[in-house]
Amino acid sequence: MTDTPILVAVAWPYANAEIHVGNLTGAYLPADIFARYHRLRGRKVLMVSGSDAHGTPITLRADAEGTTPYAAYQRFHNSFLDLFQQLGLSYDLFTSTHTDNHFDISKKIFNALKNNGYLYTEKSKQWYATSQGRFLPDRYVEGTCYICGDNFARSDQCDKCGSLLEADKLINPRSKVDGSTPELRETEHYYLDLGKLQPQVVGFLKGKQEHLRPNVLRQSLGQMEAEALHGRAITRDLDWGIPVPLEGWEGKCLYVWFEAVIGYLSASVEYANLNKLPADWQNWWYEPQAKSYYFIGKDNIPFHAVIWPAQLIGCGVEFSRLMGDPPHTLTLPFDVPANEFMNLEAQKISGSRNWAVWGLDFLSRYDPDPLRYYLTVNMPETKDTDWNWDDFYHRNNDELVATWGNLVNRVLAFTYKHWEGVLPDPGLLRPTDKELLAAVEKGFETVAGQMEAVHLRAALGESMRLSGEVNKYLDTSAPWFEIKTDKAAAAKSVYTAILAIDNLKTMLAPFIPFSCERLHTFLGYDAPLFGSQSVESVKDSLGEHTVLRYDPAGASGEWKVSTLQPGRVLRQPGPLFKKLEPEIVEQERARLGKKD
RNA sequence: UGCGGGGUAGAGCAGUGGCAGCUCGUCGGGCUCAUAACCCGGAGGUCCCAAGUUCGAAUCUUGGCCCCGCUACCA
Repeated sequence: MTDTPILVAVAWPYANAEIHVGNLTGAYLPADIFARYHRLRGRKVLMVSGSDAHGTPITLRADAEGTTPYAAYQRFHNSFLDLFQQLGLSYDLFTSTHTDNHFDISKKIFNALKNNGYLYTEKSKQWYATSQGRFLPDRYVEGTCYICGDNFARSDQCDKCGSLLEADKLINPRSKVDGSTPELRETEHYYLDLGKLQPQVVGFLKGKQEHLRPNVLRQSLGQMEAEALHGRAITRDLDWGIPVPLEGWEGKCLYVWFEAVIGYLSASVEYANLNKLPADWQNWWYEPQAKSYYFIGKDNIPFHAVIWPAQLIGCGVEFSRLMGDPPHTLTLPFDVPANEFMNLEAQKISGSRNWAVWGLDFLSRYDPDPLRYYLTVNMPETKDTDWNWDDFYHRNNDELVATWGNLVNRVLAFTYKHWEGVLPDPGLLRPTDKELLAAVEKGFETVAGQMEAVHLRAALGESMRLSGEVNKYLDTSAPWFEIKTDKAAAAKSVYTAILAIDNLKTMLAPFIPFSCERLHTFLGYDAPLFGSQSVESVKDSLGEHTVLRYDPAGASGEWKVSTLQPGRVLRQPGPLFKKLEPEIVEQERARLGKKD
């Protein structure tokens, strides 16, 4: 199955806020680990995402800052690229929804659905702010609840008494943006006919009950069994976004939930074009054997397990026709490994209260691999987890440094010192040596099994357990004792341990790539395990957008048993990780909840 | 009010019918190559409570208590 194309589709961050550890562990990091693993397996991997640039929140933020939506989105977009590069999130392409290409593909999807009869129009009343000359989403309009009299009810529901409200009965409505009085105006929108698509979506999900996670099934199939799908509006009265591609619909845009998910497809197309292989994207979208994995947070499950499949199903072969290609349906999601949420010190992460650990801020004080390690052992794969600074401190010092980092350091330092930096010839290996190597090599199957099932915590746990096995082996063979009486025996021990470490390096590389690359050089390799990341600028009629890319050229990592030979010249080793001081726990906790 | 998740050793978790496990911490021992790291052993649990099903339940059923999240154009 080496040739199975793997699409790693990653949630699109909304360009309205910085990225915190909950976002990272929820979707971006597991996607990267999964993509790196498959690259080591030699599979044709495409990992794509981008900034979600459109929507009312961004226009309002821009207004508040006296800038344009374009500038507001670009600021966050560029900070995302900075973070992803520093953390080694190896997107083959991280782009944006504000591109000619994405506009074009989105319009084609819209037209494909329309041509196939899955769109309809309907009129409704929406709040209109005369002061700003634009429509406002319900959550930006508040007033007095006509049921309980609370003064701060949203126009669609009252948080005080919990009632769902009818917008036109709200007393003294006012805009949350500027306090002005909005009015209800009739407007017309396009709807996606989910009711008509439901049988096909149910069929799609039922075929995947075996491997979809329970949380995903619950919020998709389970939800549909409880309540049938109804049409959803896919356009909005907005000017910042993708214009509805029809005459007479000026001033209306495709709504973000409809448009942003199309980014997985459009980013694939952009990737192919940037590489001057314009048909390359079809490997992941037209080929039946391709597998696509959508890494998202639990808040996104209905969009990816129900609505996006409905959009793809609804396109039929019409999208390929609009692209000028032979008839093809589009590849449906193979898996949607959605994670739950990560809390922070037992409280929900909240950007507005600054109750968060921000990615870039963290990396200004710590290295990326400790973050990747902690976020993986603590990944909310089956339920909510908690970021706890004391726990971070201990996991770093007592697990990452003590078990794995120390193993590498003790073996390499000892070998480098006593054999002049050359891997000694072990001669014939002893039974205990062979047993240790066999145990570690088995990891290429067991760890792979966990990876394929997207059980990343378990995969990392197994790799770390094997590191412990090597430590035990060393304690028994005790090369530091052997070398005093029988240097040949000591050579067998260190050779065995170094081969084991070289194997573990491969298994751990998807999780902690930076330190594994470094270890890779200590072991005398010249070509890196992975390729390189770079940022470049792309110009089109909408302006300019920066993209993050991954270039696999030069990558030499392979998911296979080490073939290090005796006589190999090693490089001067050093500690892979830093021990943390206990003081950081209180220092970091003191930062929480403070605004600077 | 409704829906969902959860209550297992000091902490964090795994475990969905068959002698209660893992990591960290703790106590004792070993080693000294290594970032006082590594290895071995011990202590420590009424598996929230109650009733029930069963030869047998942490694991299934029912009732109760407690904690958390969500309740939908906050993508």
